[in-house]
Amino acid sequence: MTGSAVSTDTPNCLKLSATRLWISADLDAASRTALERACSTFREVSAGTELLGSDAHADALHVLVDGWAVRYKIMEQGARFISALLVPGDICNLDVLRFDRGDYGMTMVSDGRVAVLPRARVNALFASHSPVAVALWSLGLVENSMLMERMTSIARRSAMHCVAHLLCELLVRLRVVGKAEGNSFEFPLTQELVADALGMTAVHVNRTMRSLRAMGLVSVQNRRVTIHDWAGLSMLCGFRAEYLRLETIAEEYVRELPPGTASSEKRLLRNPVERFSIPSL
Amino acid sequence: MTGSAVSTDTPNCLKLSATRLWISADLDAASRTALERACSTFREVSAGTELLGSDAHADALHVLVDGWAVRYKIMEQGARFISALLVPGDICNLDVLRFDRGDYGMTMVSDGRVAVLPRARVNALFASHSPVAVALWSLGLVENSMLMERMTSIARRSAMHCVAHLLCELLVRLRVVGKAEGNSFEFPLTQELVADALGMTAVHVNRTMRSLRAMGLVSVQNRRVTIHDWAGLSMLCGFRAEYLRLETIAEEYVRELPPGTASSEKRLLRNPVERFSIPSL
DNA sequence: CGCCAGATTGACACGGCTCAAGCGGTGTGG
DNA sequence: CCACACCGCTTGAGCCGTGTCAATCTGGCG
Repeated sequence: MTGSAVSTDTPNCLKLSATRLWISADLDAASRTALERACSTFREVSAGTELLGSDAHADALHVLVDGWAVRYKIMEQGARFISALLVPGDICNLDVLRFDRGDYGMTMVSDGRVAVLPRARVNALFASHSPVAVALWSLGLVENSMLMERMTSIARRSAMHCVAHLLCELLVRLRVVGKAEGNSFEFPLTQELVADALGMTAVHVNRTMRSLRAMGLVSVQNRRVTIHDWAGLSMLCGFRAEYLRLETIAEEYVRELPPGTASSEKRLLRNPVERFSIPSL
Repeated sequence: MTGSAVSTDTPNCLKLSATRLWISADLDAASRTALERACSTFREVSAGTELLGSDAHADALHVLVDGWAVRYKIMEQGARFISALLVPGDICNLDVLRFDRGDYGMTMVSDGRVAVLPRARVNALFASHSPVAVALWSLGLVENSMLMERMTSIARRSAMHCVAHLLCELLVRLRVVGKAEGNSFEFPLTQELVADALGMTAVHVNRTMRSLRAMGLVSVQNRRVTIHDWAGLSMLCGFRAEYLRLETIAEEYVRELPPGTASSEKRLLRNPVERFSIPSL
């Protein structure tokens, strides 16, 4: 298939318990239910589908339910850089809530499904269930933290450490949303995409992966990554999960994480109390 | 001087009209006044002052009023990376509103002054003047956009284009807050700091600056950068100001920007209407 | 005057890029 | 069912941008 289809039937609303949206920790039961109900319009999207054209007007929040997507920029000389890797449970374009267009494009990397929430619908949700707004605000800050970490990685880590770090991050993120089986997960990215996400070339990603393989740390087969030695891999690249702000995730979803990635004593600030208004459209 | 002093006297509150906080466009007159009043506690900080220790508990929002600061991470092997350059008018640690600690440190690069707003005070402000909360939310998204752009720069631009791009960005940002005189501005960063912000080495920053100088594009004297050929410099590195989201800045402050940096037709979504609660502490 | 941090420059090494060829799986049309 | 095309993976050879190391220079300051 090449296009996309709109469906509102089975399931007729997003089950957070199934996709385990990252925002969980901020949400009381009522808000969670309301959010699930709001996510009732889905688009089945095939690999390669452009979710959002570069610089295009946007007016709906997209939540990735299934499949992987990338957020990218194309530079003058044609070079591409992938500024975000999106996996199930991620919100694709948080900035749509405040700005009417972004300066990036978004494409599906694999077949998948997105929930589409028109801005008006999100605003209504904010009005009736304020914790949802707070949660989305928090999510923006989490994204911020993740961007800083990847930038640090690109700027200061060697290619091998950089790739290793990415794999560590993905394992943790995918485990949270239940998309990993043990230390292994489906991995639809081509080496070229990895290169564009880490500021490298596909050729060098290839050589780097070979080294990691040779060291017995990871293996890749059939679009599936397996981390054979989590301790070794995370030690190698100095992976520390703090920046993922796992404290934003409701405890019931933070199970079976790789060792050393507990959210420790960091606190999420919550318990909404005061009221303030938010912008509509 | 080596420490810092608390002063609440002249001026006894922050004049937005003087520092031109980026958040202006979101704020009505009443909110703006309230925000100014809330910024009544200042710290005079000297160059080198640690505003926030790495991984330290934080509970106050800091607004940089005068001077430059950097947000940094130190990696295992001792390498440093500067994840943000902060100039007057910037908010230093937006994430303090949602998390109780960050994974970065913050240091003053020059002597300066910061306004300190305890979390409780910010929350009270949110309660009484909701547009302030919306403005801070927007600011977080702007920061996001800036991070993506710099990451793109580090990942895909050559050293020279990268440095050029940084200088372009700084000119625009400093003009907005009235800290540039024409195409020239004070520049307290050492070449080592620039290197740490762009993922390079100090030596190479030096060589790169020499090239830019040799091309007649910029010059540096007495800790002051002058851009002699804005068109040439911005063309060279493909600088486009969209990512700075200048539409978040009240129009009265967006004057005298370098050519080509108008905020064009992009809209900021505003007019707060609905209400939702926000977290305290 | 001596000291020191930062800027500058040179010589050299190396990680990662470029170019190019070959390989394997998979989908497709004859 | 085969032949072919295509895409992504793999590997090699050589180059170049950037890092490393180290020395010198400069201006500010006690």
